[in-house]
Amino acid sequence: MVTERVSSLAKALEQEIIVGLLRPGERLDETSIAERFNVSRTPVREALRHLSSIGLVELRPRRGAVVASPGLKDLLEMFEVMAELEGMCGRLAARRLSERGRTELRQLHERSRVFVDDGDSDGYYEANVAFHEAIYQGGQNRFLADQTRRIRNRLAPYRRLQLRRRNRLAESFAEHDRILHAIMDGNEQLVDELLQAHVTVQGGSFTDFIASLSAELDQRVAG
Amino acid sequence: MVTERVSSLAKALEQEIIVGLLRPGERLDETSIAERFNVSRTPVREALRHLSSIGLVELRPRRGAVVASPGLKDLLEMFEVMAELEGMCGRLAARRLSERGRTELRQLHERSRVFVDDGDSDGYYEANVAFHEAIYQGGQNRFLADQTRRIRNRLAPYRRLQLRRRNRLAESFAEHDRILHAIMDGNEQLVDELLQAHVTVQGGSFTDFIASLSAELDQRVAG
DNA sequence: TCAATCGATATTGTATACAATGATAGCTTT
DNA sequence: AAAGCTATCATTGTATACAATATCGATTGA
Repeated sequence: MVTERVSSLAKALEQEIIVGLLRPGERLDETSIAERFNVSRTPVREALRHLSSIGLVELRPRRGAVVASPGLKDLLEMFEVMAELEGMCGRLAARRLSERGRTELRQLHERSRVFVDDGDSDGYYEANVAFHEAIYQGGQNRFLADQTRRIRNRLAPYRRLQLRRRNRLAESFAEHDRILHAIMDGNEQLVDELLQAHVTVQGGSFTDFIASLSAELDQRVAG
Repeated sequence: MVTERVSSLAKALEQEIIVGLLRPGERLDETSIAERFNVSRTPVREALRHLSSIGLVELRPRRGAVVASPGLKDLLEMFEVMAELEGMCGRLAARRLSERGRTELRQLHERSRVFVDDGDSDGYYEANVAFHEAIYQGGQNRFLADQTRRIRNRLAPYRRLQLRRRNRLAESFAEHDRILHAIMDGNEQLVDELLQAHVTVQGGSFTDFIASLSAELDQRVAG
């Protein structure tokens, strides 16, 4: 993307935000970050600006940077768009996935079964990412894949909770199964619907979903 | 978005790129830009980084910045995504547009008729932007509107040629007319199809479209 | 006791200085 | 004459210095 130091800084900070080490609303002091990474403020500022441009950080003029903490309305809007893009990836994959890609997707899905059986949610998390990533690839549209991934990452802090829900692993696996078959059948319409539901409602009721988002938001305000 | 000087710098440069003053592939020398705007290199670098993050500029490590010049494949990918998002805006607008918004959209469309009759393509360009902007608004999803606008701007340099085509004004107006009616009828499916076709094929044949993109690309390489 | 104002301090925004690397031109060699 | 190498130069990357502004606490007054 860019120069060495700045890009690794940006990646490190992005990862900390995605993983939840840096939580929404948290202050991002230029000097502290500079000291923490042993660099001057200059590359830190450039990294922060990049993160701001992709929506992970909010830059308030003369008042510093904070981890972006979108309101409930913002989140719903972002989920709506993410669902559309994930659905589009699925549709394109159903149409364009190569024979090799199909085999790979099937294998990825099969391999994720063990994590469900073991109740290994971290392991499943990785497998889940790989599954979706394979669908992105299958769409044969790198730009679309980038955009989708970007929104996905931006929403990551608010999706984590969802994944810890009871039975979520089995539910997710079952959904993946249906998605996989729809892709294999080339049923674009169905893939679209299944994927959209998969990434938004996340197996629970929509009300639960909203409630969990609200909870996350309250937590932020309280913190 | 950000601090005063940097953001105005970014906006100025973005505008120059969109309008075509700065052409794809053109070098963006930090020092020259700094001198041109009477600032130091620091804010220039930050502005360039922002533009890079939103895809308008390419930052090659230690080799400077250039106006992004995507290849044909990249362009097709971006058009594919833009079409999807414009279509989504239309679908949402068909579902959510308020009575006031509907009236406004109708008025905007009616007002654009004069530009067609006068053959005033610059005037129509503005009216066209306003028409689409009204649809964005109508979707009631600010995030989606931002994303769509962003891609639209990014593709602006490659859409300009299209708009100068013979008869394009009348064609575009006719398409807007169909889109408007579909929105008024709440026919989401139809709006989607019409808008996708409208923003990609642009009234001509798809082959013509590709050809014009290739031409633009060749021009870039030659320059 | 509380609110408001003013000043000290911390932090951001910008400029400049320095370091490091890529580009270029001239020279050498075959 | 052409290709490769080297030294110089231009440009980017980073650090530091300085300027400007927001934050926060103390003080004052009601």
